[in-house]
Amino acid sequence: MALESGVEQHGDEDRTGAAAVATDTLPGGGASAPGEAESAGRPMRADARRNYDRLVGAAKEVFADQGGSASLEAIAKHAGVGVGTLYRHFPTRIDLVEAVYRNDVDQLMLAAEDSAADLEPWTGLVRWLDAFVRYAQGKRVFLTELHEAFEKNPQLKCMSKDRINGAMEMLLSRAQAAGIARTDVDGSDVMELVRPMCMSSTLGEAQAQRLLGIVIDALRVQAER
Amino acid sequence: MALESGVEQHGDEDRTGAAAVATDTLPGGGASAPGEAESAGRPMRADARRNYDRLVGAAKEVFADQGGSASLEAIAKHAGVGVGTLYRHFPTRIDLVEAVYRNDVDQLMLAAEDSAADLEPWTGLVRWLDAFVRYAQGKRVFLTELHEAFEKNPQLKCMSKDRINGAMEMLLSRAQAAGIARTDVDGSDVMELVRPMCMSSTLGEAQAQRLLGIVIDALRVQAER
DNA sequence: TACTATACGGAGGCAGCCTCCGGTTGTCAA
DNA sequence: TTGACAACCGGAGGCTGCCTCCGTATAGTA
Repeated sequence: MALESGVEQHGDEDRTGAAAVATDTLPGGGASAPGEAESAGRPMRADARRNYDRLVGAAKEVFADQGGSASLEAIAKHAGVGVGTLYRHFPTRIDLVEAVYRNDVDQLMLAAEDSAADLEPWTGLVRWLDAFVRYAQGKRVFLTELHEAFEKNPQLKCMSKDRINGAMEMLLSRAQAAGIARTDVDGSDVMELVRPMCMSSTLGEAQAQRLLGIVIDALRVQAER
Repeated sequence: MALESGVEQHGDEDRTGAAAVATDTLPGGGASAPGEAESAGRPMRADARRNYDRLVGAAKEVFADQGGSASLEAIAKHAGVGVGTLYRHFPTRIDLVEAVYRNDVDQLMLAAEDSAADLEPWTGLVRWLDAFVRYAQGKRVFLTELHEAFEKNPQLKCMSKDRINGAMEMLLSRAQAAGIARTDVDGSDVMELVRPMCMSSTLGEAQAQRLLGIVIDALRVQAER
């Protein structure tokens, strides 16, 4: 029955995750919170920053590889760092999960900006949707941990949701303004349409891609006739 | 974002849990799967059956008390049984979680039947709704574990959902037939209405009860005018 | 270059998960 | 009622993962 719905203050469910956007290269990219500010004080020593990034990157890979229950030891080793270092940066397991998730969302946002900057409105939307679904699919092994992170920090959930919805809205309205995407849908509609492709653990990647294609077709103006 | 929605094959979320129905006396009551059949063979030795029931009961209490991450050792001790015994009955932690959940749903079903047999249609509906919400509230500390159980065994989720929806439908239609409940809602509507009271971890029990009262009022025929 | 605040790393304590097996007990047939 | 055996019990102990602690190394600064 219901229980897994989990958290609360948002009527609709979400379906983020936030990973890898296809080629999940390395971290360093855009981890949001830490790095620079470290609570207003000085800017974090270079080696600390480097290890932080390494850890987030390693965590992403190891979680993707072994599932969300991978040991922290394994992650530290994969990052080429001692456990002590891991624990200094991420006092609890969930902190690490949260950092990975944040980083993932950051990358999704970057991808959205890139799409908007470099691509035609329609292509940009399609590319980003594809990246998003791919990302969410990869996050399925990670659901339980993410659930816990959201439980611990409900803000994280809301914030990420808003960010992702914003990106979706931005790309969609560009395509709408260009007269290519139908105008009787908004970002959250698209989210709903895309959700089954993100959440289903029974769906193969190929099938998910096919279904996404169908949804994308449905978003084109021609489909309105 | 979305992720915690978890499983898949059901459009709508569920919100079961399944516990205690107020006075969470002892097990033995109605554990579904095990007991009698034990895979068609003979009927399970009396002591094994007794220990099984004790373990489910103890797990229910300990989980409710310490949260879903309570140690299995603690549960075995609370049941007055060795860990070996626990592991024979429940090879994995999730098996135990599942058994507790099943037992809870069983009790909810029994409560529904009792309500239908002993109480006026309207009173029966109200009582059961109350028990249901109370139960689901108690299950909030347990969400992560339940989520895992559903992930491992999606059938469990569907089945329980159907059972609970069935009970709801049965009690509701009785009240509708008696002309007391409005007829433009069905069981799943009621589930949706009641959901926030079940899921919210920020809601106090008193507030949840008050909100439930409002929903119940809304279900009465008079409210249609 | 010298100094100090920071960061690093990994040994080790602790706890929970699970297995294994000698001893016990319920059940059935005679 | 009794004997025999299959099934069950229990807890010591191995394994693994979480997390802390503190001596050592190093970035940043004057």
